Amino acid sequence: MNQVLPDRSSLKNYGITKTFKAGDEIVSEDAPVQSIPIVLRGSLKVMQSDDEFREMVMYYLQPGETCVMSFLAALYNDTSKVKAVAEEETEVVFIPIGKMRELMSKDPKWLNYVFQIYHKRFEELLDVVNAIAFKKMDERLLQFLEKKAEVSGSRDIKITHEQLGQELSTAREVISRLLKQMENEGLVELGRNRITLTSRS
Amino acid sequence: MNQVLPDRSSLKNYGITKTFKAGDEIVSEDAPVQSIPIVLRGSLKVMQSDDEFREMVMYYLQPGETCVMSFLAALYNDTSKVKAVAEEETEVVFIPIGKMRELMSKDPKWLNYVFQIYHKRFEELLDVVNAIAFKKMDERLLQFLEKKAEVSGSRDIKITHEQLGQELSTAREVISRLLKQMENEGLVELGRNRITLTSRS
DNA sequence: ATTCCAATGTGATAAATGTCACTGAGTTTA
DNA sequence: TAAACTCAGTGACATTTATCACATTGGAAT
Repeated sequence: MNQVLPDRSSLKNYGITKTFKAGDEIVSEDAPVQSIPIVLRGSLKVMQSDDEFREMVMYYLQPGETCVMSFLAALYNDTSKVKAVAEEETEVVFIPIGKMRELMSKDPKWLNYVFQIYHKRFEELLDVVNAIAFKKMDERLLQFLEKKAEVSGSRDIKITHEQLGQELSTAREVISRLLKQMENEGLVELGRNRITLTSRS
Repeated sequence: MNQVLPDRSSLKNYGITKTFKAGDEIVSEDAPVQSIPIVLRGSLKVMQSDDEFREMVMYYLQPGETCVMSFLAALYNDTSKVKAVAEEETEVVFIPIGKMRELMSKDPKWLNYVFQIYHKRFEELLDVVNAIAFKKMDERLLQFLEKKAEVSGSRDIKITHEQLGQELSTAREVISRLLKQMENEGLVELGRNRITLTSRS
């Protein structure tokens, strides 16, 4: 899927490259968007938030992927409805929307790239809807940890219960209790700031 | 927004037109998709379902709009992850994906059309996530009824509590109780198979 | 090593929603 | 008109999640 991006090596020529540290906010909610971020290295999480308190992670962006929300917002001079935060040290190139239009019209590969990313994101959004609509928190938590593991490439996840609560939009205590239960079932091992998914999970 | 669709009058020449009755299923879950439905008249609701029991309405399609999920599925030879059901008597033209590709590459207006629909659908999906993640059922119910009213063009909604429960993925009793409460607050008037939104709501 | 603090563990309780059981009202059908 | 059926109203109770209060623990800082 990543290989889809046409001409990845020359990406940096099309826009400005910036490097972010874990926790940095790359795109803010309600901010107007004029250029499209494409992840070169690292990963981002894209989320929606309530009244600035609760939030909800929608999906992750990995190298070669772009934020479709930004893309559409830029295309229609709209503001971003989501925010994006770096999960780890992350390098992002921002391509101006005009350049993007040009690339898409000149090279069908770019168009295809955009459609593929759409496809992926839509499916992920559907999964999120599915999870919060139909599943209970224990299942959602496990699914979420698996996703984190996948994105970070390690089954050893560095995160606090508080943060997990934020990203799943629930209370820390709920996370703590569920994790404890999962530990008893042998699905995870717990440590301070660390959750390790066992092979059984 | 609807006017965006390029050349609406000749749409019928590009594919097969079919008419559906209220409740008919236009696109099924897990069915392979080879042609893109565009609504000519009436309206569809697009939803996701659990294990065939519970379901969840994601958004409505009105005349001139197409199902982006079908579009992406067709583009990548995938199956539909959602199902679409006619809300009322609805006329739909099915355009083969090949024809669609041709139209998009020949006429940038078509491409623009597709992107605009994407934009709209993404925002609606975000609204759904926002609602189920952050809002309580009373607020969701009211919001849902307003949407229904908007789509059908009437503040007099013909539906049973059972159906509402299905579409919001909750129990009938919950709907009944909340509606009763809303009636006491003067937000709605209730009748058998009918809910009327008052001016105050 | 002692202190301090963030992170975690856990009980008690509340709130929202889900489930069950049943009643009754309005419609349709025989 | 009388049955039969669908839809709606409602009490009682279960489950899930949220909230509050406070104890404990592991590491970092001094």
